[in-house]
Amino acid sequence: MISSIARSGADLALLLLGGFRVLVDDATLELAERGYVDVRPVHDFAMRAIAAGADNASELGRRLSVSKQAAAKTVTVLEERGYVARGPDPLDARRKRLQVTALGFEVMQVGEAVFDELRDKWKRQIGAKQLERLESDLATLVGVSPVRCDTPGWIAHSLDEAT
Amino acid sequence: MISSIARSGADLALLLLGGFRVLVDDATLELAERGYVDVRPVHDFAMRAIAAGADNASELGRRLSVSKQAAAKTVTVLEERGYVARGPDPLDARRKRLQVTALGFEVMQVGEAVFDELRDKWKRQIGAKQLERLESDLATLVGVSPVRCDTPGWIAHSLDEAT
DNA sequence: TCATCTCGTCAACCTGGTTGTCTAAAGAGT
DNA sequence: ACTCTTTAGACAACCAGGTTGACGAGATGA
Repeated sequence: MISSIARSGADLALLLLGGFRVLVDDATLELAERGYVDVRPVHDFAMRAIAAGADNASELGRRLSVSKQAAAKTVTVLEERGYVARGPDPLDARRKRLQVTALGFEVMQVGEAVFDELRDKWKRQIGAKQLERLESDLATLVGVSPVRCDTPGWIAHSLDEAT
Repeated sequence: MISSIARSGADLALLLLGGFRVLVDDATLELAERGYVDVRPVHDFAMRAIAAGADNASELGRRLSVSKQAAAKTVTVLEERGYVARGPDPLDARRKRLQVTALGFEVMQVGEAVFDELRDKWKRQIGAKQLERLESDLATLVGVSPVRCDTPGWIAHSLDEAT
């Protein structure tokens, strides 16, 4: 009645998800340990987009492929945490110009370092060559994904179960 | 000011996520086209757990690592869709015994097939050997992940942007 | 028999997203 | 210069999926 539980196709998906989770959860944890509590990948993505030129909420929404309202919410928390600053736009009174603060850049740098360390760990486990291969394969498979860092929910919280 | 945007470590994470998304979104889309609208991986995971013996909501929650309340909610929608049936447990009046219906098994089978087709597509793209390698590498890296299919949010909806 | 555990459910709440509506400001076309 | 249309940002209502806390009903062990 249970039939074959083996599902190579779906397992592959699960593997991918698992890999992502491991990386992200570890990174979030590590970041917290280094004093950047409550920073999640989403925030990093958003800051990066802002730094890369998305200097207002609507534009940020567009780049992140979420609604401007959702982007505004993110900006709000980023501002509360002191990672971005919001000021009037001298050229357009409708806009509020966004800027990543020094603290924001700091977090981005640390986050980068943490992720790189994690990647190094993986490199040690399966070998540099193999890891590069994995990355390039994935890249061909996924294609030029438009970053798509709209990752609602669980990316954000969870890691509580850091078993 | 933008500093180096290159982030191999984080990019790796994004790649993993991207792969997962591509797979899951495609599968959900395909499933919908085959007539199974509104079925999401989460549901598949849950049904599988039920079929595998999690025959009551609390147990399902345990297996899926979510609260029994959350599991109960999932069961509710599964029941509404006709994928699982709920009846009294003759041995324990507190319990409501869960059972995957014929339709439920059908969906699981189709889902399995869809995922396998997707995997085949990938196989054609990078070669069977390479794909197997990728899977085994991922498996070592991820470790024996306890399925962990608690994937709130976006896994569920989104695919609207099936660009 | 009584204390304790477990099941299902209800209710309140959180997060992160959505749409819709609204104002104010910018821009385009006449 | 004056409209018409678009856009930014804010607010509200809502949704999905998850959480905790409480509680009654039934199971269970001392």
